[in-house]
Amino acid sequence: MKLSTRGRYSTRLMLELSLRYDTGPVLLKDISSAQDISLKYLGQLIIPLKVAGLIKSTRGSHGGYFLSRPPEKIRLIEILTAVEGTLDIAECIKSPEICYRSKNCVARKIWEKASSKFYDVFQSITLKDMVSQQKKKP
Amino acid sequence: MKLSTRGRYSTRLMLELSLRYDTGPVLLKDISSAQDISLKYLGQLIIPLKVAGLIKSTRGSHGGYFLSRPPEKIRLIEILTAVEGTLDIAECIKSPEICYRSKNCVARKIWEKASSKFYDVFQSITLKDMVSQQKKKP
DNA sequence: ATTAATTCTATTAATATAATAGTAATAATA
DNA sequence: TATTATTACTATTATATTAATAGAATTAAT
Repeated sequence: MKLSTRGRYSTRLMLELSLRYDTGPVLLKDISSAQDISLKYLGQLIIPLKVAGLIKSTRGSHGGYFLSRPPEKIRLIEILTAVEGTLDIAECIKSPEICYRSKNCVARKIWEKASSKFYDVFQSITLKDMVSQQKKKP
Repeated sequence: MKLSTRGRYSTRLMLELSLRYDTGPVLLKDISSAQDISLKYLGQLIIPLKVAGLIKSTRGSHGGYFLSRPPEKIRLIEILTAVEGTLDIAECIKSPEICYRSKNCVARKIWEKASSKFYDVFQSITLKDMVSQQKKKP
């Protein structure tokens, strides 16, 4: 039950953008070297974040990426759902029709409960929280 | 961030054993048809549950499987960790050495927090709870 | 025009999951 | 002791997903 690198890298990507918030557009190249993640791979991960409206970009020379809202207005849940689609731990939660047992399935109820706890955790954390915590430690 | 079928099927397997607790050894074949899971696949899943001491078995004719403790003494967390190994959502939680960033990584702290919520949920549920819930609905 | 960046699309590599199949070992019983 | 019904073990295959690489196209500034 691992979070994929997609989710983890995207979070670090967004953290990096937060650390450099209001310093102008940030180069993907710089995020890549600061976070030690392949430039090309970042190039893919960043698309859904743009689509979700979490970041904006300008192309060409002097271009780059920047948050479309301040870090305190962006929650981790938004980042993760943008790149992962959902945080449900079982398919049947959102799509009960995939299993004929769904209607009376005790297990399903439990997967639902666990998933919702997950949402709570990620809902409760903003990028600003992450920045603050980062700045505490040198 | 899905729970694998391993985890989901094993839970249903154990639920089935709970429903038939103290009716003598249960045939894997019966679990298979009651839960609609491949007999052969169940045969694999059940091994780690035995290794973890959650169930016992007798071989040969009139053999089968049975819980080694009553359903109220078995928690979901035990089942899931038996078959999944761990519920940590990132590798670096248990093995910080795999990433040089671990020591000061803010993201890692968050994955840790989320994982621990997960443990809480699954720790709080016993097989008896599942049986009770099942019996409520016809 | 040139340069430096994002964007798009395709491909490959690696890994993990899910499932199937066949054989061996064991225990009861007729 | 032969037969039957079961678990236990081992190997293989199929499928899907994840992770990553590569290259060309587009855009904006100078």
